[in-house]
Amino acid sequence: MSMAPYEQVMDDLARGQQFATQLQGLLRDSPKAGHIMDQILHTFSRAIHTAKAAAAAAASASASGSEVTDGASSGGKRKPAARGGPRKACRTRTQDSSVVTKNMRSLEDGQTWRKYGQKEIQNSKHSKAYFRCTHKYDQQCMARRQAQRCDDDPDTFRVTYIGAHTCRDPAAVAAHAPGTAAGCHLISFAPAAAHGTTTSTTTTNSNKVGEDAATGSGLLLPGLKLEGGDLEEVLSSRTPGSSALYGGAAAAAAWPDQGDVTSTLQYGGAGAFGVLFDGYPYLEDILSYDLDH
DNA sequence: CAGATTTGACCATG
DNA sequence: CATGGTCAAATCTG
Repeated sequence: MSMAPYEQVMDDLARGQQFATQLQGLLRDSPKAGHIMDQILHTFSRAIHTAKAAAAAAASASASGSEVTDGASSGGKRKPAARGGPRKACRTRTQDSSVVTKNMRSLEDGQTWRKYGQKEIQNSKHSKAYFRCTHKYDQQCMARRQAQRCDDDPDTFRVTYIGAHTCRDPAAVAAHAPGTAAGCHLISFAPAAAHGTTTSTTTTNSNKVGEDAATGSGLLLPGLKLEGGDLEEVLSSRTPGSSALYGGAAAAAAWPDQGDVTSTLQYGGAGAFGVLFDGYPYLEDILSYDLDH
């Protein structure tokens, strides 16, 4: 767990970028400041991109033609997987492909998700649920999502979206798809770091050790559909160069106990994030970034 | 009865 | 070896 120089640099860059983003949120009133922030963010993005490119080049140089590759498949897995029976090797741990982390009050979004697992997580009071797109086999949609209730704010979920939806689900589109063109406007300060990939920013979630017996009992009530994306935020992703953006609507399904939060879909304040997400006027800012270490 | 969820086991990774 | 992510059989629900 010591970080390699490269990781260290990337981490610092990502962090700086995040701080800048936060600052941008605070300075939204001043157009001038906003513009400067835009430049700063752009610079960060470029630096990150450059660093990645350099690292990739170095890698392929030393390692005679390796891969690294796009988010599609490869990983580093390779194992006979010779276990008594029919078990397809487990997919490698999520590596590249866009990763977006949001904190939201409810899990919602036209997309249809199918839960495929749940796990107790070490320093967290609540377990994490794993979802994949219902159309994984239907349409080869590899989008996945992980949801976990925040330790200190049980009403909030930390949702991580992995990969973009490639499916064309009617129900999903119904949501509030940003009318504007396709999705290349997710983030504006991202240089073309590779076909419309999201910017990289790393969300470091430090799990504060909570106490409280908590008891994750009764997780996930089936069939409960919540609505209204409340606070979505933070995004991060690491993708060398592939995987599309997050098409926008992404989650669906419901979850845990208290199933009442029925909210009314509301397009709240258009905020500072207008700068970052052209198509998401309803995105409220508030970057929750745990500064822990 | 089909599709979704639950749950324990399996497996990759650090 | 501990931890987290995924698989898949069993079970549930409409």
